[in-house]
Amino acid sequence: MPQFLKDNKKYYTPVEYVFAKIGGTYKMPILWRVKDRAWRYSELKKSIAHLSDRMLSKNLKELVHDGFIDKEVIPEIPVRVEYSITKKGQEAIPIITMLREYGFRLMQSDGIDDK
Amino acid sequence: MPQFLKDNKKYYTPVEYVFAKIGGTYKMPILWRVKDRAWRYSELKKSIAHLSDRMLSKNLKELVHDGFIDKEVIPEIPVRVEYSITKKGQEAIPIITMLREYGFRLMQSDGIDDK
DNA sequence: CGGAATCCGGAACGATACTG
DNA sequence: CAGTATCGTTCCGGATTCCG
Repeated sequence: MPQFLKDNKKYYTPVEYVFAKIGGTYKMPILWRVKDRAWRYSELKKSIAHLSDRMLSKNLKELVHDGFIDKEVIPEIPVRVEYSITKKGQEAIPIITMLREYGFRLMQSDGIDDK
Repeated sequence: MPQFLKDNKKYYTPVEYVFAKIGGTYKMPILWRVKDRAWRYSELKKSIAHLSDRMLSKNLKELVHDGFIDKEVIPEIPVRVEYSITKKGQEAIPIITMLREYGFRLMQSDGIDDK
């Protein structure tokens, strides 16, 4: 007995819904980068460690589909594609900010090795 | 080149560290329940949908190991085992609260079907 | 009652090669 | 430059069984 239904998928908690939309390894790093200005595909690729074309493409597509970022194709030669944050995406930034701050505190209290 | 090392695992962002510690499908639901009082194993089992013994056992052990909850074995017959939140665990509650609130807002703006 | 151990399938993910 | 297609691999998590 699912608590919530959306696009034929079931979610049992609101937190699960958040993770489905902006969770995973790469979505928050992507949102974090495009929050201030538009980024090109290749910029994101270079900037995020261990991010494959497959995963970048997949995550960008989902973020666009879910309304967190916009995709703009600029018809130059070669073509330039830029990704920028939407209003909906902006609303996720305070969440990511808090998670980052909490993460830093947690790592400090766990005596993390900076490297 | 990892940015952070802890117990021979590498983390690239603080958010990733948070997810490693209290992410996954069940850890936040568990923390959310024990935040106000101690819960028994069987209570948690009944309360959380689709939670198997394997996953509950595994997640409880990790949460105890990472210091978010305490385990108390009360030597009755049959033995009673209770899990309660620690100070470190309490510090995660505002994060979960925020994620829940954001989740509800997100679901509303996405026109979720309550069910 | 409160777990631990084992087995296993499917989805997620990564590497590589290729394309408009 | 910005992806897509294909193929392997990993790994999460479910089912089952057993134990103090």
